[in-house]
Amino acid sequence: MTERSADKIATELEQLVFTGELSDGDRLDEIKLAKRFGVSRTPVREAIQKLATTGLVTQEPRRGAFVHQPGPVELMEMFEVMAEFEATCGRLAALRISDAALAELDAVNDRCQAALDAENPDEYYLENERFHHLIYESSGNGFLEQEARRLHRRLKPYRRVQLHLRGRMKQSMAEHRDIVAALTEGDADRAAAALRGHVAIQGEKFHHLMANLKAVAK
Amino acid sequence: MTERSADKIATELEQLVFTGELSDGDRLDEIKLAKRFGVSRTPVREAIQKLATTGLVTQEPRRGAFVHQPGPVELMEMFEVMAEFEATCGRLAALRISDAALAELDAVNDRCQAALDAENPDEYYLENERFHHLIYESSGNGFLEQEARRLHRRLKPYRRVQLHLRGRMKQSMAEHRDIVAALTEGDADRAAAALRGHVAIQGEKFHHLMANLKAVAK
DNA sequence: ATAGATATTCTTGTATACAAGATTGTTGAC
DNA sequence: GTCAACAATCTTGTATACAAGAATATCTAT
Repeated sequence: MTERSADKIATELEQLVFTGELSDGDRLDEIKLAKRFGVSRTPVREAIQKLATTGLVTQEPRRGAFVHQPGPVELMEMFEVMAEFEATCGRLAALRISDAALAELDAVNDRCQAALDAENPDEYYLENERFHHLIYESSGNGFLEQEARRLHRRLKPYRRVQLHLRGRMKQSMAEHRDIVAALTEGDADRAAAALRGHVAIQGEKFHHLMANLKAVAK
Repeated sequence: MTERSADKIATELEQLVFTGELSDGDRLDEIKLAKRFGVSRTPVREAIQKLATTGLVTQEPRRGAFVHQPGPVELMEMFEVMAEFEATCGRLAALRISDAALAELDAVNDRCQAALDAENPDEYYLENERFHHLIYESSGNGFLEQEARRLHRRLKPYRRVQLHLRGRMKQSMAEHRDIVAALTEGDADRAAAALRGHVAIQGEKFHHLMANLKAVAK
């Protein structure tokens, strides 16, 4: 596998943002980062520009790049769009999904159930991700699949925290079963609605989480 | 306005692709392009990487960047997603749009009608673009608006050609009126369906166009 | 003459050097 | 003491230099 160091640095910078070492508004100093990663400014710049296109950082000409953590409003907007992406995938998948993919979805859900029984959120998260990617793929629209994956990835850190909310895993599991049922029946509208709700509720949960955090912080 | 030359080069490269000077599969030679634009390789590289994130070119490590013109299948996929974006904007806008925006939509449509009467596709195209951007904006979801604009822009060259098809402008006009009516009534489902159809038909028209071109070429 | 191995050239990826605008600190006037 | 103007410094943006892998041409053996 040939990888450009710029790409590696991009993912490492992502991690720094996710772990909170770099937080909202921080300036990304090319020289400091270059020293830190033991490379020159060039790949660091390329990495920063790549992150800028994903929205993780914003660039101001001649001033630099700054970490951009979405606030509550922007996050809700993103979850709203994610819900629509998934709904669309679901509607198309209901018409186009293969038996093999349906079987795979069932298998994934069984592993989700096992993770739930074992009270293992990390494992649940992993299988949950596989579940959604399978649905994107089953939409039969490669472009849609890519776009959905992109946003899914962007929302990853925000989706992850709320799996630890009491009762969320169980509820999520039930929604998964319902989604597969709709897909199996080929009911496009129901599949779309189920997926929209499944994702939208994540946005709402996150909103509550944020509100609580703020209340505590005061 | 401070603009980085890399950004200017990115848009110039886009133009080269749109005009056909650079076509599918062509390799983007950094040195040649640098000479052509009278700059060094650095800003050219940055421009190429920016285009890579939009999908206009694909990059292969250590091999270079190649122009990627979507084929018929990929184009249909993109129009399908665009249709969903617009449908979502419409559904949300039906609930959130302001009276001022509604009035503006009517005004834009009147100008569209004038362009139609004058048989001026370029003017129609301009106002049509404004029409759609107004709806994105009226969705009340800034993130959705940005994503919709992005894809809209990407599809621009393909959407433009088919306005010249006989009768398309008139049909499009009628659809516009229907969309505004649905928005005015606050009928979310109808607005969504109308917009989905309005965009999806563009994809279909384009498909026919492609098929005809191929038939002629033989 | 053709196929394979090797050498050469070319292109990308990275490091360094230079240019220009932005930020910050200092000095001086009021 | 405060504000403004200017200077020094710092950071980004661009150009150039170097390193390494890929493509191509050449040479040899059969």
